[in-house]
Amino acid sequence: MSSERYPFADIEKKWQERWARDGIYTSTVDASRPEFYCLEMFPYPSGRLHMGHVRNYSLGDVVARFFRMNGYNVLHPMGWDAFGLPAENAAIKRGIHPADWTNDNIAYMREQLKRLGVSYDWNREIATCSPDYYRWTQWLFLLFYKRGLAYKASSRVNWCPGCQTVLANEQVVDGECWRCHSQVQQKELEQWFLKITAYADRLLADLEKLPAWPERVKVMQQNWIGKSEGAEISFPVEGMDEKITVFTTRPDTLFGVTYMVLAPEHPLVEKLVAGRPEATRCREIAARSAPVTERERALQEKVGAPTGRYAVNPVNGERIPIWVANYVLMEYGTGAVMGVPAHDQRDFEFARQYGLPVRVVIRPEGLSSTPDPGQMEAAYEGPGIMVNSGSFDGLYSEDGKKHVVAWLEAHGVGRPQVQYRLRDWLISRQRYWGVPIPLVYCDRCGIVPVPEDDLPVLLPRDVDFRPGGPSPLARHQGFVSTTCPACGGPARRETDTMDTFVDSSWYFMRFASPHADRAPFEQDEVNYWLPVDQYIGGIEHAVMHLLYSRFFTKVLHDAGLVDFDEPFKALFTQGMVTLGGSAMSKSRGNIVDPDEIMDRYGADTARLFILFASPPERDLEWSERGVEGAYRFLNRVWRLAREFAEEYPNPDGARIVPERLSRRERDLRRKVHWTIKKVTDDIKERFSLNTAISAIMELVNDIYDFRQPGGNHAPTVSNGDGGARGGNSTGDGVAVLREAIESLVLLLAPFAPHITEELWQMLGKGASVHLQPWPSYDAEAAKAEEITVVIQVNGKVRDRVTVPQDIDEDALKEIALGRDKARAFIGQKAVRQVFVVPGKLVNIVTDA
RNA sequence: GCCGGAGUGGCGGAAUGGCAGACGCUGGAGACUUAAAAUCUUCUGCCAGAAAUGGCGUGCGGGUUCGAGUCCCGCCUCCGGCACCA
Repeated sequence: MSSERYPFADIEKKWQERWARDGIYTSTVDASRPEFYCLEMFPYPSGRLHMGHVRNYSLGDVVARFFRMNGYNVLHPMGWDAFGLPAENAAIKRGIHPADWTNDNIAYMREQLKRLGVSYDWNREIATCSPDYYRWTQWLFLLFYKRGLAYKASSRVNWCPGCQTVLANEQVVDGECWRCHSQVQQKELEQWFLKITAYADRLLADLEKLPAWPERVKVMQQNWIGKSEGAEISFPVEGMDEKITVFTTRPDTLFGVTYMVLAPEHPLVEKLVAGRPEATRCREIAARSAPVTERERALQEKVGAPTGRYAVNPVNGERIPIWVANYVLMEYGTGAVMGVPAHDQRDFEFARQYGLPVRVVIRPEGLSSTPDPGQMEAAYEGPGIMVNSGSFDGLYSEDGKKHVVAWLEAHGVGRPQVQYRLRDWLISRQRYWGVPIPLVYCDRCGIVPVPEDDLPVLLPRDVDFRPGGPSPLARHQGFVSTTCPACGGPARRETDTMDTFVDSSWYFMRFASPHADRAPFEQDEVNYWLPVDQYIGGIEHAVMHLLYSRFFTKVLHDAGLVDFDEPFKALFTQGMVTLGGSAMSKSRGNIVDPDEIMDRYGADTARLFILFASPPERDLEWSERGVEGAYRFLNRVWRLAREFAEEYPNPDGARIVPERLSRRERDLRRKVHWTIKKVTDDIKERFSLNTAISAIMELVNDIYDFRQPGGNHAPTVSNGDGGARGGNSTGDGVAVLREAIESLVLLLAPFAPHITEELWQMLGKGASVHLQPWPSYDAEAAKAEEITVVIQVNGKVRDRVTVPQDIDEDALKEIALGRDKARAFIGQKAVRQVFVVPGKLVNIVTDA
């Protein structure tokens, strides 16, 4: 055996050019074949690929190539999420125009992807910053606008001082900007929103339609949407023609209300306190809460003050003091709550702090008497029997909820209500490098949408990037001043651009018809390819991108533009690539550069290592030694196949006649077919690419054993002792070896596309290995002749015995009981029972 | 606090309730070589033993079972999501 190293650089370059020339990965609609849409999350063109990209795209490529070889018409496209802040920051810092910076990065990263050998249909490449694309993003925005799903409103929004723009709720993580980690501030601003809350219920309910999504992603979306069911209840304000409406999940505790609380910024506060001595203190609380984010507020001490006003409990006419307190959020529910200290921990703490009364109205189950409020150390939030609740006394609280709501509804003072934590999606950004919102402000006509025929509203190139002040677009007179599409009079353009997540909320549809110029996509094409059959990407998009995309898909579905209402049938979230235990990042300085790895070992090695080192959903620790192992393996495959091809250059050799094969030949053949089944199942059923690769490695090890003349290492599935006949000089042996090596190359092709292509050609086979049918599994050949059965005594393994595969239970039992080792452990004890698991083991159970 | 996931050799990791540690890395020994590298062969969970072999072993404590890494109950630790959401 030689120690030759294979020339990966030449091979990889050669085949990449050949594939591109022959267009073997281009796809078109073909109704005669099943389709498969395999998609990986497209990257932001930040400069160069990182290992996370390599992992993501290697995973996707295995899936795409596997389904292609299995006869599917595969769509596997790639593009660029090309709008975003880093481009603009580069412009500010280094004076490079964002468009140039972005296009340079795309050009470089495209070459890197090609170098990795990913089987994309490059004819479908898209970039969200291209006018051909963002024209349709604008068109979709107008569709939302016309359907009442895009609106402008003034509200308290998250402002990132670092990025100098507002952010969506989803983009604030632990009170910080998800991109630059600045402390986010609160500002009252007029902004554009998309009405995702109108779809909250469907976004939640339809998670059930996604069995092939990871549980944790669905749970994250569930948490984010945050549905809670309860009631809205109105309390009239004493002596005023006003009422306070609260949302509660506990209408069963309505008799336990001992105070009301308004959020400090609640519009009613001013009316209640105007001209009263309590006004000063209430306004103080409001002023202190105003600039603070919700998160910081959660950490603050509870502070409140009475307004001096009273409300009336509609259920029993009781007078209840109205307070203002910082623990009530204006953004959730109605901005007002009823205080039930006995059955809500927050209310309990607040009541204790300010000496408000506590009244128990739920008796915990199993308790014979009602707890004494003075003795309570915490609120009782569980269910129980209603007490001190008038005609509702004695009801179980869960049933009581319905009865109380029915009573309220009958008296016109309440109704059932569902609340969501989800807020509408704020999409305005005060930045340049994004899609202009296609609207015009006219003093006469108000807000006027730009007519579809005038799209796209082009982003001007000549803008002023100096930081500070209004956004570059707002400073660009040529952009701002326009004429009103309705009346022709002078008008101003909207200068906000859209959140880049709008761009990525529909790109997977554009791939179906990337060149369509009369619509965002052709309907027949989008309905042929979509939904995406397998979507692959990072967990960091569990809420943002994946929720927004689901929302877009549902709106487009309702508008009759697409047939499907969920975009991604199956989702796979890959783990991070780490070095030294933490994510690779520039600031940590623990980067491994994909280019460097490809220079040293080639793309196939890089791909193979990253797929082998860890199960795809788990984090992967980078290991230089591991990379070398992958490289060593590919060299082993190379030498094996090349030497065989040299020895037996003519591929039309003897056919395999199973009855004529020697024991060794049958054993190898069994391993080949076992491997085919294992690799197929691992890819298709389990996404277990690391074990698929290990199975291929086992096959290679066994082929090496087979070739070794004196070798007596039987293939591991055979359980046999190999047999005396060495070598493979017979025609049968060559045929078996050929089958093994050809199968090996085919099975390895999705993982290591270049080396397998070269070997396939070397073996004298015809067209591209990637266009070959996936090897089929022969159950007959895979069947074991002999099996090793474990013999246990009282559950402990004491012996092993090799028996014919089809031995019957009784015979096996006899053999087991007759074994010397088994008898030694049985000793004088009586055999009570013998368990036989066919093909696996015998367990002899004795008396103690 | 609520929800989700994970915990297995020196390391990455494998195991439809049925041989724990496949495969790879690391390390040891040998072959080839003037030598080294590469390659090939072989061993490599822990303890005892010269060996045969025996005992122990999947975060901890219980349980179900002929048999548990796997199922059930109760904990611990780590990772992630949500959290003053009424």
